[in-house]
Amino acid sequence: MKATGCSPTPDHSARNYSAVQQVAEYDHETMADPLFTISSTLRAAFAVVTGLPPEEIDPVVRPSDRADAQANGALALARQLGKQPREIAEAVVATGMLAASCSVTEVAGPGFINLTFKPEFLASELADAAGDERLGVRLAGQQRTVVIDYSHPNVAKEMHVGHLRTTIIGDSLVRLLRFVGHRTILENHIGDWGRQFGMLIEHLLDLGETEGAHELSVGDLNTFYREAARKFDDNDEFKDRSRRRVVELQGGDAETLRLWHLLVDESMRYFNQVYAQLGVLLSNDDLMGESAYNDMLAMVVDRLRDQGLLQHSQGAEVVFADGFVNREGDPLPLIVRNSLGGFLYAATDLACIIDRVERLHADLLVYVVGAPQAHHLNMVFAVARMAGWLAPPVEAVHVAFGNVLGEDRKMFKSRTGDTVKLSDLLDEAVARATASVREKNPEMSPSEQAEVGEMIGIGAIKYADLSTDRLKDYVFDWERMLAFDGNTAPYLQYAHARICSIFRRADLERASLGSIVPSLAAPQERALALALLQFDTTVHDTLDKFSPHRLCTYLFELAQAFTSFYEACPVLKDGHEATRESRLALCDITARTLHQGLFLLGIEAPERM
RNA sequence: GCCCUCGUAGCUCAGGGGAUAGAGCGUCGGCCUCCGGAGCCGUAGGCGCAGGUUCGAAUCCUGCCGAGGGCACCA
Repeated sequence: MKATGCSPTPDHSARNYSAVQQVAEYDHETMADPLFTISSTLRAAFAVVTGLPPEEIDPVVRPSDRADAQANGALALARQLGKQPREIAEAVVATGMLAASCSVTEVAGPGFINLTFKPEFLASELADAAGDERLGVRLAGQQRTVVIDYSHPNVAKEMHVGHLRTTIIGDSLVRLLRFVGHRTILENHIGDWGRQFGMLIEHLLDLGETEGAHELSVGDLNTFYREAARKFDDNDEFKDRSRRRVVELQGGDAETLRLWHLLVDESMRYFNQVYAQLGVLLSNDDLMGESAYNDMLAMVVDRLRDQGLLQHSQGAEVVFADGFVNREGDPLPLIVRNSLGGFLYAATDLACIIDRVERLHADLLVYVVGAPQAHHLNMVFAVARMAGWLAPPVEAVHVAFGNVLGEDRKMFKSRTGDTVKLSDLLDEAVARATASVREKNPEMSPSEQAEVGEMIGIGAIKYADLSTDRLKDYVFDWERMLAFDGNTAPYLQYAHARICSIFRRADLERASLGSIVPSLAAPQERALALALLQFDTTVHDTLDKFSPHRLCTYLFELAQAFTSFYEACPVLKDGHEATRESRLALCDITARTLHQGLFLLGIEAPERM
């Protein structure tokens, strides 16, 4: 069949273009990245020269300005062996073991080995990656069961920019984890329990169930919550009713539970609309709200008591963990149950750990939670370790993130000082993007303009958030995130769309390109090939640090390498028939890498824009 | 007061032991016989301060300065 643009070729089983969501069933051995390949060659060469066991040697291979790569291992080994670094480096080169893959191997400076790869070697590695559904990305060495805890909006409360960060960082991490072969369990720990539900239920009754439910389901959550809180503060009769209602809720009163369910369901209906607009993987199947752990809380306390960890302090039931002190420098306890007998969120968080480890058999717990929670989570983890619930090989990781700031570098707020509704933010992004699509493509049908505008607008918001180190605060700036130049989603999407445009013009079997070994004569072809081959390492680096911005940086550099190539290397023009197939093959794998990379960030790649 | 995070170009950000610290935006200057110019090529401009470890520090350690956050019954 003829390829049309970037459309998937679903009947071609070897190379389905659509993004890979789950791992292939076969075991995968390709190691496309030449830096990875050369590392093992160098390790062996260093072993020959030094007589050390290969596993004790780090050849310290890095990308280089002066060559394709540089190996700095000689400098570190020189001291330990009492030799000159240059001497070792020269001996490594003299083994001849690098000759198969490198055209130039020179020792420079104090003992760096500069490496230039043979074009044939790069081309062959690239052809391997191109022929692979996973684009040469290795599976994780060890498959883990990972629980990712993220998003967690509060029932009957508006979602805002803070939820945006946890939701899309979590979503990207899920996609990355799955791609390298881990088993993922998504958990949306929604705030669906607590004292505030007394007033929320009473307010629902005051409004009338139908009217109240409507207000929630259409997303007028701010009004609902604010009105309930206002009455609670101003109206003693309402306050009394609310308090009685909390008791009934906790006591399991059927009618109260029905009303509570109504609040949860209507809120989720709204949240699911936001998730759908965002294009994230979360669904109702992933709901594990606070209330889900209610039945475990007494057990948590019992188990802590049985292990002798539970102490009474100022009327509360607490656990003291080493290393935590309060303002006065006295030991700071983790309060599991307050002096009135109520369970606190520490109890729920501990129940979560038990549930995830003992019921779900997770061996990695990922918490995508704001940085201010670091102290609390560290205490919870510490107590869980004391209790033996969190023991190797099980690990817990706090994937922390900073705040979203406005242009004034203060917490992102609307002009009136309110928190900005997430859905309003998404609507505005889509509206802005659609407007520019309409401007650039007047001939495009309105429905396609809307479709593309949504991909660009949502992609821009996500990319702006994901592309900066998650730990830092970042400044929300419409102009910058929606710009079509610079490190933005539209720039990456544009690079992808341009390649799709080439394939619309080219009359060929797209799938056949996978078996072509490209020639890498022009410097831009070489640079593009080198960039493409780093996808594998990048994906694994990104996951090692749980930092999607590493993948963003990579994709931006790849897109830049492509546009430079595209500028300098004619693909379909007359007079370039000899390089046509080779360059089309480069275009093909670039498009697939961009598409897959964006998919791993949760961003769609339109075929025209 | 103690603890955590962060200070890199005018602005927004990468780089987290290796050579001359990279991008983007903005500035300034080139490239339209152009497969999508929403582009490409070039230009100038910087590691908060002070010590220390190291053959080598933006990166690791200590202190200071500055910003943000946390520090007992909300989550």
